[in-house]
Amino acid sequence: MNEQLIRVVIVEDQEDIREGLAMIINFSEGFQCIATFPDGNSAMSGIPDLKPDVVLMDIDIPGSDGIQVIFFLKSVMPATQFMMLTVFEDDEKIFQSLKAGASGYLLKKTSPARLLEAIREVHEGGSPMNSQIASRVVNYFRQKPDSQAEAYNLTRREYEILELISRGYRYKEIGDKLSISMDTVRSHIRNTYEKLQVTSKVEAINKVFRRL
Amino acid sequence: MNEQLIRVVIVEDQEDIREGLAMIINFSEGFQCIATFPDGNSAMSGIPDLKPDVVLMDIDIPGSDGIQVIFFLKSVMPATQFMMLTVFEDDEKIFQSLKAGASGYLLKKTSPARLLEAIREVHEGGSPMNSQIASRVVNYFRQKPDSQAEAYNLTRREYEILELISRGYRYKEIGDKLSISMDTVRSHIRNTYEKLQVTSKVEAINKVFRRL
DNA sequence: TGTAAATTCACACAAAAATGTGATGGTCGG
DNA sequence: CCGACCATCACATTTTTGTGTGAATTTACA
Repeated sequence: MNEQLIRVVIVEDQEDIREGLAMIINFSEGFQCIATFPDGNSAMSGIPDLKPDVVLMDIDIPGSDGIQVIFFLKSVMPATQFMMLTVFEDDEKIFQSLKAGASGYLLKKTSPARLLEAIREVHEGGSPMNSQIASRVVNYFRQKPDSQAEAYNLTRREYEILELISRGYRYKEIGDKLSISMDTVRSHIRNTYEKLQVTSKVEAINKVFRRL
Repeated sequence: MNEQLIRVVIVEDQEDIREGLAMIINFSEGFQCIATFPDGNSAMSGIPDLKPDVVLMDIDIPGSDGIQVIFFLKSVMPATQFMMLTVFEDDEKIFQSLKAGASGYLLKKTSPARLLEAIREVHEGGSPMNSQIASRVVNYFRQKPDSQAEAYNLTRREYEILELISRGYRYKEIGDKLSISMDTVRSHIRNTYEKLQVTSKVEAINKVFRRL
């Protein structure tokens, strides 16, 4: 599998960049650029028959934008991996691309060596992206300050225990983890339920943590 | 800023690894390991005063787990960056760490050179992680509500019932709602747990309906 | 300094959930 | 027609959770 040729397709409207990338790929062992497309429409009609391993996709292409093209192509050929290759660095574009089915997200300033490494990674199921972009993605997950807990007047301990509950721990396990008795855990849970006006773990979790 | 010393703290219970990491960091130009802690409690009490730039955190430490330690420390010292350094590679641990405030997520098998690079990246606001882990994170975006269920081979009915569970309903209520007996509900739940390899409602919910 | 809130614990009982071991039909594809 | 799933149901047992009642310490702060 490592020795296999990775068949790449490029979708990019700027001719110089397109040809440059194709050149880099074709001159590198283990990679082959089997086609290039200058716009979204030709890409959508031409790529499915080629069944490439990896598609490098510019976002800002004429016709329909790269994100939509990925969305379409990914549904037609789920085994093919898509990597965005773009100058955009804003959250919106990143998230939309990932949602649409892109696995990797690289900036155009990426070095040829890193590009090839990334193509290999994406082909093997990874999601190459530089750490700045990863940071945007990670931030998206970040828990906002617990206005939730505050709103319900949960104490530190109560919140801490509820948080462990929400991760799937049982009372006994929480007691051990916090070095307190199970009865104490119960006691906190009881007070928490009173404050939240609920009568089970799942309800409590949904009230404090679950945000759809 | 590049020339500044990056002050690092290590939280890791295994002495050999802890000392090894400290050594690597201290012998590298631009890095200084200013302290190490063997468990969560000492870390939570000792780290805030030190105001380190970066904290390397093992997940599986005694006392309280690394994820909670990060959650606490991040709230006390938001400017400090946290990087998980662990052997765990499962979704649960990754998401929980990121949610708690970790920026980077590296596996313990990471090379010293890459580790130092990652420390620098995390210090500069990035989120270093290898592309396999990034892939897990990226996958989150693509998960439509029921692709999860499919992945675990849950049947329609099993998924339907689990969904009601996740909304806080009890077995009896679900039975009434679906006009089947409570024993049938139990039966589906039992099969679901078997497929998901869990033993409680909360665990099952977390596996199938993870929302951060 | 007094008091309210937070944290800790104990014991008992009831309700709900988890687990073990069945069994009966229905459907669908080889 | 058979084996494989699927959905349905029953009954018993154990474990976990929820609730009632009470109380001892520590901490925060007015």
